[in-house]
Formats: sequence, structure tokens, C-alpha cells
Amino acid sequence: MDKRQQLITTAFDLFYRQGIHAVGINQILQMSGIAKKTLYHHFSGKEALVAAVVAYRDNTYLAWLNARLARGEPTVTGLIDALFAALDDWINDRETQLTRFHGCFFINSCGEYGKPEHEIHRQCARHKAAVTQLLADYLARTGLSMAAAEQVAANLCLLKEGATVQAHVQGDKQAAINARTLALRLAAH
Amino acid sequence: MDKRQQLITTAFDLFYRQGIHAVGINQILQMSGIAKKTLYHHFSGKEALVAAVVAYRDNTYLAWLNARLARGEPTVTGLIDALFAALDDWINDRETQLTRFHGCFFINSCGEYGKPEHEIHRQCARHKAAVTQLLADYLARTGLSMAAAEQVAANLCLLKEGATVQAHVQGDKQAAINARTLALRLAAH
DNA sequence: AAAAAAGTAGACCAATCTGTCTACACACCA
DNA sequence: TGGTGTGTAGACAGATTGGTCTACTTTTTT
Repeated sequence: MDKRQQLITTAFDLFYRQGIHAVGINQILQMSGIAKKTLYHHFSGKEALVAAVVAYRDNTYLAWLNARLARGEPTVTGLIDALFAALDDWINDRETQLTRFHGCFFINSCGEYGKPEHEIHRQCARHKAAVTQLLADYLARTGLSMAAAEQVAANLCLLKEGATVQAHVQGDKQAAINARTLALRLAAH
Repeated sequence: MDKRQQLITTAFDLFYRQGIHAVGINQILQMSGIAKKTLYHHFSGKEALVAAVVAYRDNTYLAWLNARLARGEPTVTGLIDALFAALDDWINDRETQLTRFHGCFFINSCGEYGKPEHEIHRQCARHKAAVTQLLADYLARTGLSMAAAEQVAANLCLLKEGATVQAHVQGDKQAAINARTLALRLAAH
């Protein structure tokens, strides 16, 4: 078992549930059962650990979304269904791969690192761009031009963020279903 | 000048920019030039101050949105225009009443108070419900049934949250304009 | 078998956190 | 005149923070 990875996953669990600034180094160490020296052997400090945690979630989330989109039919409506079915599973905790739903980790983190020039904030922005790009790539394979695919992807992501926020803040478990309805209506022209 | 109110506005400024857990009591006191004893005279502790700050922002935001919606034409498209024009002004810092844009304070706060049963989280959820209700009330005045108005309001709020998040996380200054386009397309059937 | 890398426990440090307290100064009103 | 409420400055307390360090053990590599 890689101690470095153990630290990252434990830290993610705590950060995601309680917020980054609310979680102390010692709490992570106690929960993971790893010595403090080991943490500082792998990371220069808390900030470096946070950056690694964000990168880890970036990978995990993109891999999950990619797998879910690959499952769907290669049409615009097929991708819409796949996207919002995935979101619905996540929100309703039917997805083991992503940990129990507590909103979007990247949105939450941007709330804690408010300045857009902060490295953590930038990492989150890059993640969101990567998600949009992934969706655009799938859409482009349905025959849309890349420009059109990117436009549609941006619109779908807007709906996706809205649904994620409503699910988290308001506890609206049907947010993904509502968002899908809107997306399909938009796609139908 | 009411010291209690001064504490709230100073705390809001700092919380909104840096996150709640990242801001210490002493920082608020130093910035406001108010004595520590005075803070603990008005508030039982930091948590109580946070609750007061959230309530203050709730009032401010609702009053602002109400004024902006009242300005618009009393039709569905008129309200859509008013809503997203307001959002666009906020995102692009043309709105003095709301402080420089740093995303939605309530979404950010929910990221820090992850548990939905936490009082701060509940306050945020209630705020979002109030915003949706305000919008629904305006929509109902255009002739829609209350049920229909609430459905449309929920959909518009979903778009609004999505735009707010994209503007904050990705720095997309046009997010409100894009959201308005989608809203109008949906309204046109 | 030896060396190097990665690990442990936990004492320790300086800084910072929330919150308390003393001692004092005004202002207002009965 | 004297009490009550609101304010100030800042020392202080106790807990907790991120981070360093020593001394020792285990694992891996060469």
C-alpha cells in the first residue's frame, strides 16, 4: 500500500466532507494512521498535499465521466442521457467510485481559495475546462463540428453545474433529472 | 454607526473573499478597528457572527434582486432579461450594492459547512428557496399559474446557479449572457 | 550483506486560534 | 446623581495549528 496515496485519499475524504481549511494535518494523520514525518517526506507542506488531492480528484472524476459517456449511444441525445444519468447516480449515491455526494469538490474548493490567481483555484478551473473538453470530444464524434460541439458542451456543463449546486445546497435529489429535461428540450430546438 | 453592523459588514467582506474558516476573529477586529470585548458583547461566538453575516447577505441579495426584477417588464421574457442582466452586472462588477464578485456566498459557505443538517448550511438552503420563490412570485404575476411559475422559476434558478459557478470557477464573464440565451430558447418552446 | 529509502512515535516549537477578563471611558435617562 | 448599556485597549489563557527534529525500525535495492 502506497503511503503517499493513502494520505491523498484520506485527505480527500476529510476535505470533501468538511472543507479544506477546517481539516488539520493531525486529523489526516490520525485517521490514516500514518506518521507526521512520512507526510512531510512526501509533501513539502499542507498546500502541496492539497494540490495533490485536487489533482487526484481531477483524475478520478475525469476517468469516471469518461467511462460513463463511453457507455452512452454516440448521438447528442444519447450523450445527454449518459451525462445526466451519471450525474443522477452520483447525486443519489449510487456511485461507489466517487465517494458519497457532497457537491462538487472543485466548486467547494474555489470557495475556499477565492483569488482566481491562486494555484488551487487555477487547478479547479483547468479541471472544469477538461470536463467540458471531454464532453466536446464525444459530441464532435457524433458529426458536429468542433466549434458546435464546444458550444453544446459549454451549455450542457452550465446545466450540469446548476444541477450539482442545487443538489448540494438545497438537497434536491431530482436536480439531474430536471437538468436533463431542459437539455433535451434545448437539443430538440 | 452601529458597531454590530460594522462587524457584520467587515466580516462579510473577509469571509466572501477568503472563505469563512480562513478568516480569524482578530483579523475582523483589526480591519474594523473594533475591540474584542465589543464583538463578544454582540455575538456569543464566531458561529453566531457567521450566522448573522449569512442573514445579512440573505437580506442584501434578496433586496437587490427584488429591485432588479421590479425594473423589468412583467412578462416571462421580460423577467428573464431582468434576471440575467442583473446577474451579468454582478459578474462584471458593475453592481456596487453586492461587493466585487467572488461567486455565490451561499454556495461557497455550503462548501465549508458540508453537512446539510448544519445550521449554516440550512440557512443557505433557505436563502436559495427564497430566491426561487421571489422569482416565482414575479412569474405568477404574468398570468402563469403558481405551479407553473414555480416550475419555471426552478429552471431559471438552475441556469442562474450554473452561470454563477462558471463565472466564478472558470472566470467566464459571459456566463450570464449564455444562460440568458438558453433561458429564452426554453421559453420560446 | 550492505546501503539507501521509506517508515514509525511522538516530543517539541513558534504562531495562531477562539474566547475571557480587568480596568476604564462615555453617553443616556430616570 | 447614579445606574445601565455600550464602548476601548490589550493582557491573558488554553487549545490547536503547521511544521521540525531525534532516534529507531522496516523495506527495498544493489
